[in-house]
Amino acid sequence: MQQLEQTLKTALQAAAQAVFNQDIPAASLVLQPTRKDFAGSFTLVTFPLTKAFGKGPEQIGQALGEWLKANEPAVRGYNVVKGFLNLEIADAEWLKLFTELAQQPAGTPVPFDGPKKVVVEYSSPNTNKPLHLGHLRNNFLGYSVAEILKATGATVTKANLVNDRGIHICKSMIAYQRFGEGATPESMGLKGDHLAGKYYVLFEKHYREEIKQLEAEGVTNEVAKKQAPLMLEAQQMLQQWEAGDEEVMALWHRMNGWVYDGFNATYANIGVDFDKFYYESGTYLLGKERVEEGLQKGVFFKKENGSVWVDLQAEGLDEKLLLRADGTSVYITQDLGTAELKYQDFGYDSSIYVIADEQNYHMQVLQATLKKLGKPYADAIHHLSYGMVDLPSGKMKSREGTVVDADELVKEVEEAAEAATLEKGKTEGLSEEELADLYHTLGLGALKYYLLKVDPKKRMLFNPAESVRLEGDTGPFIQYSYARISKIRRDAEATGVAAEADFSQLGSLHPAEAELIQQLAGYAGVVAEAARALSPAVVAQYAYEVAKSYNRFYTEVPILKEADLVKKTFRVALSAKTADTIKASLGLLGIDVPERM
RNA sequence: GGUUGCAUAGCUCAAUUGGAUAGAGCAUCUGACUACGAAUCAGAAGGUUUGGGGUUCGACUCCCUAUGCGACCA
Repeated sequence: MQQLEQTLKTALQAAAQAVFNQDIPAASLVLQPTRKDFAGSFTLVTFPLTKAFGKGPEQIGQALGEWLKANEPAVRGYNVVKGFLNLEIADAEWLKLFTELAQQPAGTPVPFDGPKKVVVEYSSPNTNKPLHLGHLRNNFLGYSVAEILKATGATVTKANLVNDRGIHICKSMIAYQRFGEGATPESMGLKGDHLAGKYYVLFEKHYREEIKQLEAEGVTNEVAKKQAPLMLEAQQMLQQWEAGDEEVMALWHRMNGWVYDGFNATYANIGVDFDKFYYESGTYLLGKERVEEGLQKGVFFKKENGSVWVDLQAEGLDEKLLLRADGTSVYITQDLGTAELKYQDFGYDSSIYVIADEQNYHMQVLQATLKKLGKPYADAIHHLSYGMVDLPSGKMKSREGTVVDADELVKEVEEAAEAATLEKGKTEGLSEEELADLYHTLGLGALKYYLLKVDPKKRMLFNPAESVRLEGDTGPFIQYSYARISKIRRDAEATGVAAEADFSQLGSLHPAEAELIQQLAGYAGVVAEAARALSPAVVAQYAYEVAKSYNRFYTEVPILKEADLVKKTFRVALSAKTADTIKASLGLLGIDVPERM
């Protein structure tokens, strides 16, 4: 594709030289795919050339088009609409392009001028409650971005920074001590993360009651929040934890162990993985060292009460607390430690943080603070800031019980996929296990595509009914195209249609064939663009467009029913390449493809 | 109060980064299975791109302004 575009650009430069005696830099040639409603495959926008050439845009288009048609074999014809020169490409050129594509093995790195060593940190859950819908967008984004960068040939480490310490964990622990009665995941028949989450909710419930009680006694809300016995206990426990109190540590290990079991089950189920786990409990001390370093360098300062701050007003930010007066750390303390640890471990040239956009300010502060410390990796930090997921009823709030649980949601989409599959009745002969796999593949395909097709930067609305849809602009729509091609491949193989052949005697191409080839050739450019923008949505859209182009091709031209053997073979090969491209694209999104559905 | 993001068809999202007549899906209406798989395809209808101003040959895109919604920082 790049090559074809390059050929056209070079030819256009030659044309400008020959017809107008003008030297034009390749960069000033605006060449783009032609819009569907017009004839042709590539379009040159001629408006920008009018000044230099001293001619009207249409005149320029006509002259350049005429020259290309006469002198450039790749150009079969042209038409000019206003300031747009539409170039029609010769069939031989498409065939050449397809032959090259078909020979390219799957997994060939996509050319991309970007980072070579990348750490993608994503998921990063708190260990006091199970994963929810918001985490799913995070996990799918992080996994996909990592896969996209890998496809450009970069070495990528997927990292998960587990937020395993802090006041919120203590809340679950306090509630368990009080109300747990020795319950375990086994005794309750509950996943460990759900069990811990249960006690977190219990804490919040009783804590609210205590506040109400205090308020009734005439204490202001603000004071009540601080003086409620449960909160005091939780804070005391946090200090005991930092002091290494044996009993507290034992409980902490026990409950976190349950939660990790639960998380690992969920990760395996949704098909995301990690190369490296970091734990806040293992990085906050290093963070404290960095704070000390900053004090010594004089870039941080201490307030009268002993708390440590950094002044970022010159950077357009505020003063920021780095260490509390009592010496306990805050979020950013451990972030300083983790950033350093990751750099020591992997020496990245890009460190991507997949974190919701509510943390935009925090991430700016982190980067500015690392710069103050003079850290070489400060500039490599990149916040992949994604929008929150809203529900039709409004924002998700765990305290109000309006969260959508990840495990339950996955189950629901699988059930929807099962219902639809049974209704279609095309899966005769599949075993129970194969069917379960299929429902999983389809359900997750629907969910992942639904969450990834939206531009990450944008806040999105989660509509439960739409997330399990299997028709139209959905994952299963694309998976269906793949499954249909799989059938063709099986039948072709059974009837002995060769996978490879010489297509030089093919004759003319059907427009749907040319369009499909152009579409397939765009894969590398799409992946590069997705890597640049860190946007799986670019890939999702592409996969959908490929599936649509194929479906059009499928209805318009016969494949296995084609009598001409060369044509038949070519169309089978074109179908196969389409299937491979779909598989690769969806693979970058973490979506599997079924051979049958 | 300060900083910042967003606003496109009834709904959910696109728009090749300043290019053509702003495109898809859902929902609505119409047509195509005795057919290589209809989870599909073909078509109809649906828009003052929140309002107003500006820059440009050309604006959903850039600038100013008003309104609405959100996030963050005291």
